[in-house]
Amino acid sequence: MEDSSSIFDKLLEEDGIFENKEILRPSYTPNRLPHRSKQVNEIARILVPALKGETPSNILIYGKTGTGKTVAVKHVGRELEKKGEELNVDCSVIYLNCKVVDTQYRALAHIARHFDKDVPLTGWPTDQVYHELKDALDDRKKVATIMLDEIDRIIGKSGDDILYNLSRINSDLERSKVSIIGISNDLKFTEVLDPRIKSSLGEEDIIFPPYNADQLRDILQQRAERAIKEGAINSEVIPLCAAFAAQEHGDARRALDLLRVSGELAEKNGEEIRPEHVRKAQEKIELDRVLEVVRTLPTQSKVVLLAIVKHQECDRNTLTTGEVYEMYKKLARKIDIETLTQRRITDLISELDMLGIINAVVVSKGRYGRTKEISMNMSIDEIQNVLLTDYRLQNLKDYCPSTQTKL
DNA sequence: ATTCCACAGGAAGCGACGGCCC
DNA sequence: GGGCCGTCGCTTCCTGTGGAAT
Repeated sequence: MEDSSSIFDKLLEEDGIFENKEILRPSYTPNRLPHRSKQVNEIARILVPALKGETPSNILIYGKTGTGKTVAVKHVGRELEKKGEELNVDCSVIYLNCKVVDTQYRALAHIARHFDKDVPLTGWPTDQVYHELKDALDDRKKVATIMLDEIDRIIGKSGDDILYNLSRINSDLERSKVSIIGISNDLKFTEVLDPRIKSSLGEEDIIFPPYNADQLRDILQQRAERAIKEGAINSEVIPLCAAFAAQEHGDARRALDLLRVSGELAEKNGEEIRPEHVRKAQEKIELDRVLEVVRTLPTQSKVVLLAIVKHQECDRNTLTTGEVYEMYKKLARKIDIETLTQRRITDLISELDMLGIINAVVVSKGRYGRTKEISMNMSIDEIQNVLLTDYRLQNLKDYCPSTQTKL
């Protein structure tokens, strides 16, 4: 066993630049939330009745990704539970993410389990879970605050029922009270909501605006102080991360990712974090995002993309829809899948463009027609590698367009 | 000024599929 | 289990168009 411990010892001893990398993860909840005191106080004001054993109003929270909604809500929840203990009032806070817990059954079961009820993952009728939950809530006086994050992910999917059931649970309870906090990325999602649910859920609205570059800088500064060792970071790095993220709709998550990835890159080279690491991190994050999208593309789109890649490989001028289509047809025939029409391929190319994988611009070449000019600025090799991991495209691995001439 | 290329992209409709309701 | 409906991926048919070539 000494062998295995020694290899880790060596790695542990290496002088990294992080004091505590966890602090830079988006899931970390800091104790102080810069530039969100207004929203935090607002939430706290609404939840105060819980500490007196009364029912707080339900809240709907809106804001784009990375505007601090989740973190603010969790922070207030933690404080509420703490204060409740002090005052000897039972304030339970349950957080659940509707993207993960995405059906009524799972949501109710999740909440019931929070109160130590034994609910199986599947099998019971939803009714029974509901009653189990009701009993759990009512066994002694308490105020429960249920936080439904990414609530827009379940509405439309029978998720309306969860909201409906949760909002009416108060009338079934004798001792306890429930309040709901809904968190949404989508500002328009209430439009499709049942008006009854809408009015009961949206008793109070809170909006989280995007951060600007200065605010992002403060956030990064605060976290960096504890996450990164002193002197391991160049003074230009944080403003640069903030500026990049501010361009991207003020997403704090993006800003933190940038800083963390910059740090990882710098650490690997045994250097302090400098602006060039940030630029590299920006590229890396973008590349990772694109590769992930490519991996999960439908087969036809993959073939279209591969057609573009193969073309670009030997002749890296921009190409036209017609050229892509010809190449696509060859590839599709080779691996024996359905060959779609050019009209459809036009749409698939537009989709790839919108996903930011390729660039497609309509241009007129006068006499020689009007077409899309298609080009790629991403790493062709890496994209090709990902495409070829799809077993359906394996046979195209060594396919070379230049050796192909007939028809 | 006109022509005409090589497509873009809208409209309509079709078949397959999944969910829902009786 | 069967009928109904909405959605998705796709085809067919179509009209529209910027600008080099004539």
